[in-house]
Amino acid sequence: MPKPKPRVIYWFRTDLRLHDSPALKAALGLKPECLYPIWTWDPHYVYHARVGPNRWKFLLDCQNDLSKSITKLNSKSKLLLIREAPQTLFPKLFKEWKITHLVFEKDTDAYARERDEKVVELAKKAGVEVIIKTGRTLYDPDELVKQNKGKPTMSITQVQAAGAKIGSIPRPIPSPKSLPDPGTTNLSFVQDKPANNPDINSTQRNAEESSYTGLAGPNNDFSIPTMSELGLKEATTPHRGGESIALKMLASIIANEDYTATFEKPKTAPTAFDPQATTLLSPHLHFGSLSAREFYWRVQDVVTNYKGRASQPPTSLTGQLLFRDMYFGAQAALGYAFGQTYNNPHCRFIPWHLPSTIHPGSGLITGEYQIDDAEAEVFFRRWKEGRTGFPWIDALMRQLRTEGWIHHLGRHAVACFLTRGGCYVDWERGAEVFEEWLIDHEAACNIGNWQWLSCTAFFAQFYRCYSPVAFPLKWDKEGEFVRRYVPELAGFDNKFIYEPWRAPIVDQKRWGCLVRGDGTESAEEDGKVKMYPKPMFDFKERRDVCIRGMKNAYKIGLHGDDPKVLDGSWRELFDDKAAGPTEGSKGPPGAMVEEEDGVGAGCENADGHEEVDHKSPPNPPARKKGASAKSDTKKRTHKREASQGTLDGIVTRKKNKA
DNA sequence: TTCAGGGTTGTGCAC
DNA sequence: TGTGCACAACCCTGA
Repeated sequence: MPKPKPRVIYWFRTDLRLHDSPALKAALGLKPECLYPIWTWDPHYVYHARVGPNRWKFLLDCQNDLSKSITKLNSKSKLLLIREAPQTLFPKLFKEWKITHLVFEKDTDAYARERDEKVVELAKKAGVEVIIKTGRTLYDPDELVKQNKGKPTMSITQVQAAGAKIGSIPRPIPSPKSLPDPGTTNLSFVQDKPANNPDINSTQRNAEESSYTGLAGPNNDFSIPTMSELGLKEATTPHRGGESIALKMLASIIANEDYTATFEKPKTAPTAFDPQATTLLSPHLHFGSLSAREFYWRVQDVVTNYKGRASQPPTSLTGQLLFRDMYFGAQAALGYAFGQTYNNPHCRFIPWHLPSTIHPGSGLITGEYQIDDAEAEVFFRRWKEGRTGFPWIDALMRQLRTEGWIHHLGRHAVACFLTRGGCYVDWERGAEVFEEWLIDHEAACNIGNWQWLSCTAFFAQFYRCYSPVAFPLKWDKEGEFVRRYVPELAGFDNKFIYEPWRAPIVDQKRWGCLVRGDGTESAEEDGKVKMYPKPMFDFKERRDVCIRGMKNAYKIGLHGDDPKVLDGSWRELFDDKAAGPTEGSKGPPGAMVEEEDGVGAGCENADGHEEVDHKSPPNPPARKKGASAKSDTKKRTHKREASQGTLDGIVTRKKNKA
């Protein structure tokens, strides 16, 4: 009896493309009788990760574009959106569609690993063969770690050395010319509707989320959900997703040989907009609408043939991709611990303000944080809402919120400002905001960059501090970037554009904007004159406080896995007057602060601060000098459950203590 | 074991 | 307008 022809599911995840897909090539290599291109509507992304409307929009763009491209190759085919968690869906789907093979691209994100392990186990039980290929990064992150003596890749030289041992980066694979038909798409089984608790993304919606109404969608046609079906607020980003756009953008970059071959990241202006100074391909790399290897080799070929002097890694374009691989290698080796200080052997312990709450069972951060200091909470809110009173910082945060993208050096500026160079607030708070707002949010890179900028890992020269005045001045003396994103200040003279509080009142009036208050007052209160807040602190003063705090923490030299960090007794080593929550000699795990009313007490509706609403909620009162940090302690319902990957609420996360 | 040199992307001043 | 250096001082790598 002849062997039946394979019936294959190709499971799309972070590889929303047809070009350069080793996994798709493997699927087609099976010469299947039918190929089902599917996307499982993972409740993690819908409910449990922090995903703002702009990134949602980008994802839906990518899916729609991919689906069209599939249909172009086979009019009977398209991307089949199935509205259920992969962990419950697959066993039923395997049976219903008589599947013989499941093929997908490897994903080393902490959650993705767990999800995929579970799916592989289910496939094995169902007698389905699983094929997994690497294609998301230049190198397989696990292989990179292996060649780095089993350790996380913490520097670019380590990546280059380990990469050299692995061998050359694979050349990209062309897109397929045709695709097999899908088989019958009947779904006779019952949908397991996923739980929507916790629904972290509720703040992203202004209508009911209804994407789980039926396995194949509202019209039973496997359609890609719409923003309104998801109940999401309007997306405001001008940036669009999809493989077609990504390849066009790449082609236009490659066509400019000088730009491609001589690109040096530190020399690109963070103040440039329309057009920006860098490629803006990062969101496409995130969703896989552009292959990193395609990008690498298209650039490398230009560099090889370039007649002039080409730039080199790490500052060159290919160097940027090596940094991406470095962070993937660090994450691959450390798993969930990579995304937090607590229990992370490679992350320096600094007693930042607003520390994360640690789940006592798993040792993982819960997504909630402790307000150890009311002033720090005010700093954090004003930072997030773009009303610090420092125009450079506020312009960046407003660009981030509305457009979902800011230049890499802009990210440096705001990250340094929030952590070691201003507010002394935990880097995990900043990483959460970026996670919510960035359209190119890549867990590994976001976490790694926040650790870099806060000098807790990867980088240690904490005395190199970005000034919110001097740094932008280097790039944009006229303050055009500020005028674009902080229009209240559009009329200000160049001399005061980064320090508007120094302008004489008479000039402020003449230029149509008064510098006063904290940014919560309505602009109309003064007739036609607009208002811009006063700076929330004296930068030089805060910089000195922060550097002293950092110096002290470095001297004490704890890392996230130190027993004193794990049990809270690190306090014995820090002076009560040091920056951060340092009072007393012992406390709960990590940098958490003891709660007056015990675990679980406190503010239930704290998510109100997620809203950028200058009228509400009011800022908490500043802490009186000498008052106990305890008295200000509140538990926030600020959830970030499993934000490092795409965790599904149905599957319980492994304990991280092993 | 020690120590010089380098580390993608600081600031402020002198020349 | 650009370059070089002090500032105060971190870690890691390799000789």
